[in-house]
Amino acid sequence: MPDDEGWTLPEVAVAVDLAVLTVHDGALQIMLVKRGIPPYEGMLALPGGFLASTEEDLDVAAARELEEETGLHAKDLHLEQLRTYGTPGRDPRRRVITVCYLGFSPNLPEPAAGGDASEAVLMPVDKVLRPRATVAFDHKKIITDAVERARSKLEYTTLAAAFCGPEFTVTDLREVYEIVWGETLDPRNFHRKIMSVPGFLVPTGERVSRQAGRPAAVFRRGPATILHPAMLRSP
Amino acid sequence: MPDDEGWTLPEVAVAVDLAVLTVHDGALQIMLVKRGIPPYEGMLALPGGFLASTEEDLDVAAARELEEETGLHAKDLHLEQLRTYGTPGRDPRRRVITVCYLGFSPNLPEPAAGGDASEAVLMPVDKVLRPRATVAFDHKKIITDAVERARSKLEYTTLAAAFCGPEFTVTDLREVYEIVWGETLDPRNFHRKIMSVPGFLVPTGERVSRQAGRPAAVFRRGPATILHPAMLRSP
DNA sequence: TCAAAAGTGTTATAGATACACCCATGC
DNA sequence: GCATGGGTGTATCTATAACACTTTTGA
Repeated sequence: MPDDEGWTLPEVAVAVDLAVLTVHDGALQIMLVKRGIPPYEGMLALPGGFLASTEEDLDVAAARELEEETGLHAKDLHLEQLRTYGTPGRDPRRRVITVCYLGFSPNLPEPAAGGDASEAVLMPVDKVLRPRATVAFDHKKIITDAVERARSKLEYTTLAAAFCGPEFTVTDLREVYEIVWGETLDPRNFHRKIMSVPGFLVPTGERVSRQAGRPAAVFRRGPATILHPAMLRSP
Repeated sequence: MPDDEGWTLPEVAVAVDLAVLTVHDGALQIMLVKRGIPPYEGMLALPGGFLASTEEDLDVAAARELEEETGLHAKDLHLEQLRTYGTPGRDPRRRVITVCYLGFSPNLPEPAAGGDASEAVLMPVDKVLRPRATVAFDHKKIITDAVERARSKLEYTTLAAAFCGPEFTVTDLREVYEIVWGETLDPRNFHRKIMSVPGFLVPTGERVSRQAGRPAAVFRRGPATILHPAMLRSP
C-alpha cells in the first residue's frame, strides 16, 4: 500500500471524535462539549482531539479524549468505529481527517457534569439535528450517521442493552427501542420476541415495582450479541 | 474536536487501501498487487497508497490509487468506505493509518492485466485467507473484514448486481449470491424473491441462451438499493 | 426425443401482528 | 375494589422453504 520511500509526507493531522449516544429523559441524547478555543469557539462539538503522539493507537486516543473531555470511562460503555471523515476544508486551520467512534452509554446518574469536563452536555439528537441548529465542523453530518447506525444496530444486535444499566427490565429495554426508533412497540409482542432470543436476557430472580402494576422481572445482559431473526423497524 | 493551537503535530502518514472484490471463475476474488519495493517487497498487497497532497480528498485518493495500480476506473465499480486501520507498528517504516475502501467490481473481460499496472492480479479470497497464506501488512485482516461486509451487504441491499455486468439474468445474480455466500440457493424461490422486489430488476425484453435449456430473460439494474424484507443467509 | 435450464403453482411452516385476557402490585 | 403495568394465549397474516410441474431451448 505505501509507495516509494524518500518522499515528503503531506501534512495531514489525524484526530478522533466520539459520538456518544444515551437515552435520557425520554429522548435519544448525544454528548457534546462546548469549544473553548477557535475555530467555532463557544459552539457545541463532538468530544475528540488529535492523536497525542505518533505511537498512540486510535482506540486509545478515543478512550483518552472521552475521559478528558467528558469524564466518562471507555470501559463503561460500548465503543466502535463509525467512519472516517476527511473532506479537505472541514477544519479551517489545516487538513484534518478524523476517525469517528460511536458510543452507547447507559443513562448516567449525574449526566456528565460529574466528570472532569464541566463543559460536557447532553443534548437531544432531535434538537441537534434540527435544520436551524448548528454544531462545529461537519459534526452534524457525523451525528446524523451515528444516529442512523445506532438505529440500525438495534435491529440485528443486542446493543440496546448497552443503553441500560447493569440491571434492567423488559420495559426498560422496550423504551430504549421506542425512543431510539421513535416509534411505539407492542409491549406484549416485544416481551415475547426478546425472551425468545437465547442468551440475551439473564434473569436475576429479582423483581421491581415501578409506580403501579405488577412488578417486573429484573435481568442482566447475557452473552448473545446478535438478534436472529432481526427485529425490524416498521418500513 | 481539535485541541489547542500551536502544538507539534504527531507525524502520522495517511493512506488509502482498496479491497476490490469480484466474482470470477466461480469464485469470489480480490484484486491484489505485487509490491515492487520494501517493506514486504515481492509480496501481494491491497492496492493503495498515501495521499498525494494535503488537499486530496480520501475518495479521490482511493480512485486515483485504484486506477494507478490496477487500471480500473472508480466509475466502473461500487466503492464505499470500509473501515480505518491504524494500529501502531502495522507499517514498519513509520506510523500509518489507512482508510480502507470496499469495492464491488463486475467480472472483467481481461481480469486486470489490461491496466497500466501489469502487477495486478485476481486471487480467490479462499486462497488468500488460508491460514498458511501471507499478504503484506495487516491486509489479511482487512480482506477478512471486506469479505464479511460484502456477504452481509448482499443480505439487505441490491449490491449483488454490482458484481454483474450491465445486463444479466436472474441466474447470473443467483450465482453471485451462491459464490459470495458459499451456499446453494433454490433457483425457483430465488427467482420469485428477486422479482418481488420493486425496482431491483428492469427487463430489457431480450433473452439469452446459455448452453442448454430455456433462454433466460435479460435484466438491467433498477433504482432500488435496499432489499426489503432482507434475504438472509442460512443461520 | 431427451436433457437441461427457466419459470410458475402449491402446500407447509416460521415468524410477525393484533389483541383478548389473566396476574400482581399500589392506592 | 380498581387502576396500572407485567406477562400469557391465540388467531391471523406474511414470508420463506420445499418441491411438483410446465415451458422452451440445444443436441
